[in-house]
Amino acid sequence: MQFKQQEGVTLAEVARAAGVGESTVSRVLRNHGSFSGKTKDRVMAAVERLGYVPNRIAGTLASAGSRLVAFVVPSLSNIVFTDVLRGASATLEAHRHQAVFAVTDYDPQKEEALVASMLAWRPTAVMLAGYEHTQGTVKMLRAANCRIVEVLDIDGIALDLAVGFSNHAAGRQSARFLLQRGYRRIGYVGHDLDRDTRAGKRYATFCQTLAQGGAPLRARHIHPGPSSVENGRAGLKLLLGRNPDLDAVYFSNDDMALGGYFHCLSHGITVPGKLAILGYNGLDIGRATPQRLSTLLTPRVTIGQVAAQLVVNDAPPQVVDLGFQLIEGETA
Amino acid sequence: MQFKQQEGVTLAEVARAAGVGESTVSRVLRNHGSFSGKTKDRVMAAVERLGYVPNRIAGTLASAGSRLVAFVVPSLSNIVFTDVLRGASATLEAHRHQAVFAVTDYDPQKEEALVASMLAWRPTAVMLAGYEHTQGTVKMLRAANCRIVEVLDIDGIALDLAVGFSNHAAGRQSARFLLQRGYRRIGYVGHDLDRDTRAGKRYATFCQTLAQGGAPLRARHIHPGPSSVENGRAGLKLLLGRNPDLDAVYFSNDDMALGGYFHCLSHGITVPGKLAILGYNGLDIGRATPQRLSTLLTPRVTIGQVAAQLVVNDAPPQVVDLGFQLIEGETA
DNA sequence: CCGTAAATTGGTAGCGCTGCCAAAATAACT
DNA sequence: AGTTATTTTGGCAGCGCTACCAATTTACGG
Repeated sequence: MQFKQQEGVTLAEVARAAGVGESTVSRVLRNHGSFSGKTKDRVMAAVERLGYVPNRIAGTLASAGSRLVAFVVPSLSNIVFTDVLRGASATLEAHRHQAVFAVTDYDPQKEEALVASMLAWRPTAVMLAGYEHTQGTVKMLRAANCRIVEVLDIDGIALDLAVGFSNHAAGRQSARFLLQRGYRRIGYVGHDLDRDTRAGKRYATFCQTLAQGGAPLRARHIHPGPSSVENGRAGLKLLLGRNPDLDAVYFSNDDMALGGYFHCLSHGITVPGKLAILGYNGLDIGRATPQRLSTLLTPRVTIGQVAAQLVVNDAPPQVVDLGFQLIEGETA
Repeated sequence: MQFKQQEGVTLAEVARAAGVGESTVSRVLRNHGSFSGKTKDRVMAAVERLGYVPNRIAGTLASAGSRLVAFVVPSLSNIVFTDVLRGASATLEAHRHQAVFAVTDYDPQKEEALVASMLAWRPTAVMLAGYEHTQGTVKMLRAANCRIVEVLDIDGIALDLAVGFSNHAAGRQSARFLLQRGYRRIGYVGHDLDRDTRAGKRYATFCQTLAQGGAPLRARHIHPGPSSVENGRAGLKLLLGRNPDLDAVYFSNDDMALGGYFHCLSHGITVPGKLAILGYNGLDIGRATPQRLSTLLTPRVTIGQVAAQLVVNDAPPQVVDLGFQLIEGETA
């Protein structure tokens, strides 16, 4: 006995089955307004019996908020973004909101298109990575009647809400750390900085700070393609091939840094004696490697949580700096 | 001059501004039905001028499909699920569908609740991990007028569509591989098997196959908490503490295996001479470690792609076995 | 230049639900 | 019992859009 119902039970059918008015059913289901206990039981029984599932599409159209939060992220391969999603997800679920997402591949044009199609769902809020958006994106977002949250970066002017930390400060502190430890022949291995503008910001202040400290960047290698352990390994190999005398290398993130570390392990390069390695992100894995990775821990999950919290509370526009934490591991 | 419009321009306003009927605007915007080039220009101009963004909520209510695909995944920390999302995401976007997701934390009850709230959006399809669902979940799904896709597992009876591979077969092949390489004192380090039922299936056939091969599992350690590199490292340490004579260890996945590998590197345990290590998943990082990790590569991204493809094509119910590939690395 | 086929249009009835308001039922007081 | 508060109800008009159908315009052939 496995009959499929036509298309879905409607609230009107439930009302008829329970012998009450439509608005009564609506009130009971949303637990809003007043109704007697007896009525509630009748309605719930009918709901149960018919297997009624409310239609939020209709509900949203009739009322106000969609309780939908849109995430437009550059990538799902980069743990940074999935961590933010993860942090936000729990909070949103607790407040009966739903998360919708789309992936831009670090392409601002695609971001614009995706924001447009997200806005078509009249979301409560749109979460974006960072500040670099096309004019079209900004215009649409401004015109839309929804909250805007820019996450993971606070070096710029926020449209509405911003939750993250300063990538400029991150680059600066990383440089200071290496200088303070006495490294003077410093190199950099990174991935595509034009697309990952946040990594670009870190790189910029990193270089600047080194120069101010009297030990300007000796060499760098930007590896084509996305950040990955393999690219980090290949990148360091190439860099050292050209500049064997470096005493420290800063990587665009921990994935890249781990690759570099593995290269050293494989080639008998003593870390940090012969070469120091500094990453960025504070991935868990860096705490389990033979030597704990020196890196900068970023509060990715917390950023998601705070962002979601601000949205569900409809907080006033503000910028929240969650900072980061230097982890003095054993590789630098 | 930054005035926010009240609440959003409607199609009716666009029609008025363009001096045409509402249905004409609708046709032009959806590029459906016929209209003259001149009309199209007038409409598009008005759309542009007013900054009109169609309301999909209303559109969906009036027409049929929501073009929403719901993902109900156990976790966002486990790369397995984000990879599936990633694979599906691109295909869905190309077909103008949107992805909505929710996280169950491996809790079937929570899954049921989340499926219910997802169905409220009348999605085109719901994607779930594996076959283990509550009766309530199955009942709702069956009654709902949407496609159901169970991913990452095909060891069971599919509700509708299923895309993945056999975890039983994966466990079996892993055991055969170790036996064939001559290992006889085999151990296992895993994480919570009750929650991650797919890992449980692999473990079951792994043990069974070992026993059939005359070298039953010597010892095992189930580490509390989720799978992670750190837990893998700690897990192996504990296991070896009790069973120092093992010659190979199978891990519940690559994260755990990497942890084990790092433990060996740190303690001078020769791999695979003294101890062989076999993982599962085929993470990229395993190809960049000093020794390439022996593991089973699973087609996670492809699973997402195929699943999405089946949904957008409204394919008939079927089970797609995408298999897996044994990677004979350097650790076993 | 007219009749007929084909291409364009506009009007309008819902889609399923919520918000508002008035009606009905009940409770709380003189 | 007679009123006046208070709590419960039901009816119905939209929310913004699409599907359907009828009306209008344009194209085509003789």
